[in-house]
Amino acid sequence: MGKDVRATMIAGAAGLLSRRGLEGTSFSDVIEATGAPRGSLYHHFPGGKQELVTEAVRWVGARLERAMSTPQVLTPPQTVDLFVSLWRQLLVGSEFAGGCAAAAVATGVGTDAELLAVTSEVFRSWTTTLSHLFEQGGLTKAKARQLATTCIASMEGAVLLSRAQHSIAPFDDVARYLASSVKRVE
Amino acid sequence: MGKDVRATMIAGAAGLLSRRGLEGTSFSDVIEATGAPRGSLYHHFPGGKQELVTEAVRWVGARLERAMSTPQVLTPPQTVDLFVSLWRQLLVGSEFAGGCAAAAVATGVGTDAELLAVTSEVFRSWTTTLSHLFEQGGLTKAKARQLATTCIASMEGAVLLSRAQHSIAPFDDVARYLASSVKRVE
Amino acid sequence: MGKDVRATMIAGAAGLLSRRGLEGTSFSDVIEATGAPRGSLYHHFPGGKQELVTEAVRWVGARLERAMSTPQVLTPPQTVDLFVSLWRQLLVGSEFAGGCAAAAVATGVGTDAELLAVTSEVFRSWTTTLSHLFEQGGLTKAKARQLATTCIASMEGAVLLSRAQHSIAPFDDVARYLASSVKRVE
Amino acid sequence: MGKDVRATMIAGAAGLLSRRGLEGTSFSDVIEATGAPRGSLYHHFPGGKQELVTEAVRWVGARLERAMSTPQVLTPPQTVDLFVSLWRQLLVGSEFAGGCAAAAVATGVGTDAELLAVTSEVFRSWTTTLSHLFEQGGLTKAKARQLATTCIASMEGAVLLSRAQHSIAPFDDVARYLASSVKRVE
DNA sequence: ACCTTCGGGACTCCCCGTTTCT
DNA sequence: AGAAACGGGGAGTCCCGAAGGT
Repeated sequence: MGKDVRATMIAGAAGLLSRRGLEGTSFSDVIEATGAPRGSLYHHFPGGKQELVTEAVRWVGARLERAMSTPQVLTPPQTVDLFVSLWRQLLVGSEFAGGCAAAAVATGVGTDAELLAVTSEVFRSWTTTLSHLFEQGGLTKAKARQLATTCIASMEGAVLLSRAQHSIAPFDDVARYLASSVKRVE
Repeated sequence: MGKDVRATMIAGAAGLLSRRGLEGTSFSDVIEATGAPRGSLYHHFPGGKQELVTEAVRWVGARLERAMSTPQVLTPPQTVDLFVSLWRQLLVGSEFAGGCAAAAVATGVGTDAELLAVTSEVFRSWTTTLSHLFEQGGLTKAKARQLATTCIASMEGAVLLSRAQHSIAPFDDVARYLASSVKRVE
Repeated sequence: MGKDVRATMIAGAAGLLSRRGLEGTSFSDVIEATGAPRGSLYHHFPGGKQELVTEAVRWVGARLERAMSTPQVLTPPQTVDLFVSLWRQLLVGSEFAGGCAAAAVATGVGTDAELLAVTSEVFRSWTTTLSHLFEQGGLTKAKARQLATTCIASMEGAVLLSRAQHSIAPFDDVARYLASSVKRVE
Repeated sequence: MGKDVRATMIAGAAGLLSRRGLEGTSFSDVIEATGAPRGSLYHHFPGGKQELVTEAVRWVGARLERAMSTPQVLTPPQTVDLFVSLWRQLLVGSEFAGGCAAAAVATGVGTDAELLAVTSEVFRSWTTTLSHLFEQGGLTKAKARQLATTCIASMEGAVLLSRAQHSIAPFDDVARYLASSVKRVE
C-alpha cells in the first residue's frame, strides 16, 4: 500500500507536469490532486520536488517504452504508426492540454544539470529502443538512428504545435509526412 | 530613444525566455539584464509581464520570417537547408542553453489563453511562409503544408533533444533525415 | 515616513523577541503586530529575518544606553538603583512575560556567529557605559568593570528567574543584595 | 535496558537544549544524537516533546543539586566558590557553546505554563538548597535567600554574557565580584 | 512628467511534531 | 517497537499598484 501511494503521487505529478510544466506544478498541486497530506510527499520523496519530478520523468519514460514493446517484428511504417498513435492519444486524451512531461521538464529546468540528465537519459533510451525496432525492420544502423530521432523530435514538436493551436491538424500533418517519408525509405 | 529602450527590453526578454522559460523569467531579471529601472518597464508595457512577453514572442516570430525572406526562388531542399541552418545557429550560438522563445511560452503558459493565441499565431505564420516557399518550389498545396509543419515541429523537437543532451548529434540526425526525405519528395 | 515604518517594525520585533524569543518570533508575527504587508518587511530588510533581528537588538541596546545617560554624576549606589529600576520596569511592565531581547537572541541563536556578534557588541557596550559611571563614582577601573558586568549578568538572571516564577520576589532579592553589596564597596 | 535508553535520551536532550535552545532542539536532532529510532521516543515519552523536555530540565536540576551536596559544613565563600566552579565547568566544558538548559527552556517557552512550572520548580529548589547552605554558614534567613538568588541569577547571566562574547572574562568578572562581596557579608 | 521607492498580498518549498497502522 | 501518514507554519520570492522625489 505504501508503494501505491508513492506510485499515485508519481503518476499525478507526471500528469500535472505534462499539462502545466515544471514551474507550474507546485507541491500543493500534487497534494491536492492526489489527496495526500503535505508531509507524506516529503516522506516518500525526501529530496523534495526534484526527487518527485525525477521519478515522474522516469515513469513516463518507462511507460512509453512498455507501450512500444511488442512480441512480433514490425516494419518501419508499422513502428512509426504505433509510435505516432501513442502521442496522438496523449494529445487528444488531454484535449490538447497536455504534452510530454519529459519535454516540460527539459525546457522549464533553467539551470539544473541533474534533472536535465534524467530527461536526457529518457530521450536517449527512447531513441535506442526505436532505433532497434527500425534495424530489425531492415534499416541501416545510421538511417535507423536518424529516423528514430526524427520521430521523437517531430512528435515533441507536433504536440507543441497542436497544443498551441488547439487543433489536431498540425499533428496530423506531421504524422502524414512522417508516414509517407518512411515508406519511401524502405 | 524611447523605442530603442523598448526594443532592448523586448530583445532581452526574448533571450531570457528562450533560455529560462516563461516562469523562469521574472521582471527583475529583465530589469537586471537591460539595466533599465523598474518603473520604465511599466511605463513601456502597462500590461505588465503579459504584454512584454507577447511582444517578445511576436519579435522572435518576425525575426525568423525576415531571415526566411529571400529574393530568389528556392527549391524545397534549399528551403529546408536554410530553415535548418537558422535553428542550428540558435542552438550552437547559445551553447545548447537556449531554445525557441515561442515554444517556451507555449508550454509554460498554464492557463493563459491570450498568450497562447499569440504563439499560435506565430506558428501559423511560420507554417504559411514555409508552405508558400515549398509551393513555389513545385510541391502540391497539401504536401507543402505537411512538410512545412514537419519542418517546424521537428526543429522544435530537435532543439529540445539537443538541449537536453548537450549535444548537437540529435539535431544533426534530424537535419539529415529531413534533408534526405525532402530530396525524395521532389 | 519611510523611516517611521522601519522603526515601527524594529520596535515591534524587539517587543516580540523579548516575549517570545528568537524562534518564537516569526515574520508573520511581526507583520501582524505592525500591520505592515509581507513585502514591506523584505523591502526594508532585504537580509530577511537576520537583518531585522540585528536591528532590533541594536535598538534595545541603544535604548538602554539612552536611559542610563544622565547629566549629573551619580554615586555607584545611585547608578545601580537606576539600572535596576529600568529592568524592573521591563519586568512588571510586561507582567513577567517579557525579558531582554538581546539575551533572547543570544541564547536562541544556535549557530549564527554574525548575530551573536551583534548581541556581544551590545553587552560590551552596556558594560563600558556602566563601568564609566562607576569609575566616575570613585571606583577603581577593575572594580568598576566587575561591578558593571555583575549588574548586567544579575539583572539578566533575575529577570529570567522572575519570569519563570511569575513573581517579582527573585528579582527584588537580587536587587536588594546588589544594592547592599555596592554600598559596602564604597 | 529500557531505562538506560530513556536516560540516554534525557541526557542527550539536555545537552541539545543547553546548546541550541528549546526551539532549536527537534525530535529529529535527539533521535540523531542518540541513535534511537523515531518511534522509540514516543514509546518512552508518550507526552511527546513536552515530556522529554520536562524530564531533561528535571535531570539538570537534580544533577546540580547532587554536585552541591557535601558532607561537611561550608562557609558562605566556600559555597559560592563551589557553585561558581560548577557553572564555570559548564561553560568551558562546552567551549562557550552551552548554557543552562533550564534557562533555555524558560526563555524559549512562549506560552506553555506547564513547562514553565517545571523550570520554576528547578530554580526554586536550587534557591532553597543554596539558602540552607548559607544559613548553615551563619547568614540570616533573609540574607541567605538574597545571596542564593543572586548567585543563581548572576551565574545565569554570566554564562549568557560569556557565551555571547566567546570569552571567559565576563564570567570571571562576575565570579570575582561575587566572591569579594560575600566575604564582606560575613 | 518621469522614475523609483514603497506598500501589498499570494505563493513556494521545506521542516516539524504528531498519530496511526503494522 | 517502527515505518508510513498527517497537517500546520516558517522563511523567502515574486509580480504588481500607488504614492513621493527630481
